[in-house]
Amino acid sequence: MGRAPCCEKMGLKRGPWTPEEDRVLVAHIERHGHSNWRALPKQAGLLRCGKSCRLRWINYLRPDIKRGNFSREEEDAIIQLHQMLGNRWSAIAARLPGRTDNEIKNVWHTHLKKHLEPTKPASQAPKRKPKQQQQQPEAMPTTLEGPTTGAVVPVSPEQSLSTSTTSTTTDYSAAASSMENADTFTSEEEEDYQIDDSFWSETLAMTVDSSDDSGMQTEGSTFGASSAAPSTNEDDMDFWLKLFMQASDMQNLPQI
DNA sequence: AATCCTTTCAACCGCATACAG
DNA sequence: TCTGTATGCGGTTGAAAGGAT
Repeated sequence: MGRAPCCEKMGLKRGPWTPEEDRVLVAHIERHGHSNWRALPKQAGLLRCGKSCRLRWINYLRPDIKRGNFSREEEDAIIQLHQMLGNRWSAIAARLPGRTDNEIKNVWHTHLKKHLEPTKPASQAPKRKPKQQQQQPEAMPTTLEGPTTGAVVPVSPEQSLSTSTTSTTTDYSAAASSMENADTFTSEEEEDYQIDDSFWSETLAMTVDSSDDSGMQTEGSTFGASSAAPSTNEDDMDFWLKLFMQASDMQNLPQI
């Protein structure tokens, strides 16, 4: 399989985008769309490779990008979805309107993963306070203000009251314990999260009963074919998400 | 006040996959 | 079917910001 030659480095700019470059890119895409990323920078007069333009648009300039801190609901959704999908950031991002895979990946690695790691001494807690608000790029055109939709995963009303990352000193470790190390959580944690191995085995048994050695792989996309199972990857995810939701209802989980 | 250290996040890199000819 | 190209994706990096000493 031939690999695309990486963007010619000669004369192409790298590094942070300037407000002017952002303006040019946005204006070009608004006028002509982005059917051909490779040709776009040349057409727009940008000294960037198509890949860089695409990334900049997708991760930062798209009109429907939701900026700012992740809400508690979104973080919960990421945690739950990560349990289902693994490091398939784009699949997770598809469930979180306005959020990008890159952003979710960053949040996971810098914020959520820490909470999900086995309980550590308090001295190892992050020392630094989260930023109050993400800075808006000064060049962000007003037309880029997009809809701010909430996380797709429903939560209880009281949970929806907290909306900033700063308020997320919550039960992540408990969630992790219950989901990954079900035998290690405390009774208090147990009350909050009760997803354990039995939960998954029961849940999966509902629909994957006919799968055998065809294998159920951990990343969700290649579960054994059952009669109820979807055929495409996208269907797969919808299917498992719905299943997950239903299972959560059955378990009366506090989240999702 | 200066320096060091940690955290964050935008951007890059390289591989995988889809697709066209 | 094969080959080349474009795009998508996940892992990684490095500069900037800000807290700690």
